[in-house]
Amino acid sequence: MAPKPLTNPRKNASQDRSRATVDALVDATARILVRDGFDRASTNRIAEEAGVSIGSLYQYYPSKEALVAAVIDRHNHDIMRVVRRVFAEVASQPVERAVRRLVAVAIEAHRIDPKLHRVLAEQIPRTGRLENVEAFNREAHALFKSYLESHSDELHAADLGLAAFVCVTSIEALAHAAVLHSSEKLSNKAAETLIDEATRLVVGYLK
Amino acid sequence: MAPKPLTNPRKNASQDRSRATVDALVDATARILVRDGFDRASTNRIAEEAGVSIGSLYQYYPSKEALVAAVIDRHNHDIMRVVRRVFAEVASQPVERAVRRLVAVAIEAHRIDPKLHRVLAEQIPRTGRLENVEAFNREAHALFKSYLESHSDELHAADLGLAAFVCVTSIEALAHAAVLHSSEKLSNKAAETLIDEATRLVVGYLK
DNA sequence: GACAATTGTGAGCTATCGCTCGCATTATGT
DNA sequence: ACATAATGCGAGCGATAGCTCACAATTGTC
Repeated sequence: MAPKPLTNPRKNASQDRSRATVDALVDATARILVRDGFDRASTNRIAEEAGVSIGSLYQYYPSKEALVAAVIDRHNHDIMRVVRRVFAEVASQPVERAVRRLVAVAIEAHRIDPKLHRVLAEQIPRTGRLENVEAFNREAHALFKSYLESHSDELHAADLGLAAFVCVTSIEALAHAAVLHSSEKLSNKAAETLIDEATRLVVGYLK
Repeated sequence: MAPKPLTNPRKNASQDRSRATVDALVDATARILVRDGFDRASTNRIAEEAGVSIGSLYQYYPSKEALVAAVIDRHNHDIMRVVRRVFAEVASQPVERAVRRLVAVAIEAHRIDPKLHRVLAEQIPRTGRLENVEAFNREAHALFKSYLESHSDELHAADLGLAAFVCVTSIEALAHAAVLHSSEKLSNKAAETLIDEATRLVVGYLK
């Protein structure tokens, strides 16, 4: 029974104390990403910002990438909680109404933590262990597809998986572009207009 | 008349020799981006790959970012040459036909140098001097808008700028997602189907 | 209170980064 | 041929990166 040297991260935060350390690290990473950007987010700096020693950092996260991945996971989880709730709400609503609501939520979701969202979208290389961002996308596609399946009588689509891909990709791109372009804040009027347009786009396609 | 010390990049490649050096540097940058990724693309490595000394590199490009920007510019220029040509071709065609052709070209454009395109899309931080990637997008929007303007009788849109934004964003996102997801190569059949769907999406929206 | 896990510490290692500068080589003009 | 400008070179600087390790402090268990 090899005594497993302390090299690899321990990962199990069994005591409250260590749980707090882990949280502090993730919080600090998010704060630094927003304030200083990805390039200037070094592990040393993150540890300092968290009020934690660099050694402790490496007990829980093997790399800067792992830390950033934790931030992304948390952000995506926040978003998906909203998205899941709305899919449940609209499950029994007719297509037009449902799509309008989903589009509105897509925009809303992009505004949960816009500064962080922007950094994640613009600066994080989508490579290595960071590529699992797409798990979030896959869930969105699956949710949309299953909505379409239970409303297939309302629409005339052959391949609902493909239709879901087209809809989700378009909606996401529009929300993304709108939020990123308009610096920081999309006026309510502009948001309304965009919702109208995106809804027309998608509903026209589905029926 | 201060003799302007040799510090800042000279930039003017007046002789053939230096033109070749500059080209070698940009080529090498592209090759390294594709082979090793953005993070491992250091100026030292780029110079070595180009068969040029690090000193010479800094005579023409003040930073790694500048080099990457040159690669992006060249790639975008390649794409826009294709896109401009197609817009000219379809200028007098009816909406359905034109949109179908434009969608096809969007996908085609994403396949000009797919590996490089992927790296640029996934790994390059869109920050600092690298953010001007969007100039290319603006031209695409403008071209599409002016197409819509000269065919406004065929469609019922109030704000053609907005309509162009919606269409270009959607088409771009669909082409992008399709090319990036299917690793390396999109089957012809899948591409055909996608063209059909995207065309329906956009045409349905415009009319 | 004693002893072992668990958790926390930070000086400091090696590697690499972006980049400078003094000098060598090659082209141009006369 | 010579002078001058243009171009090319690369050892090496200071800074910072990611990360390790020997040790200290805290907590849980009996």
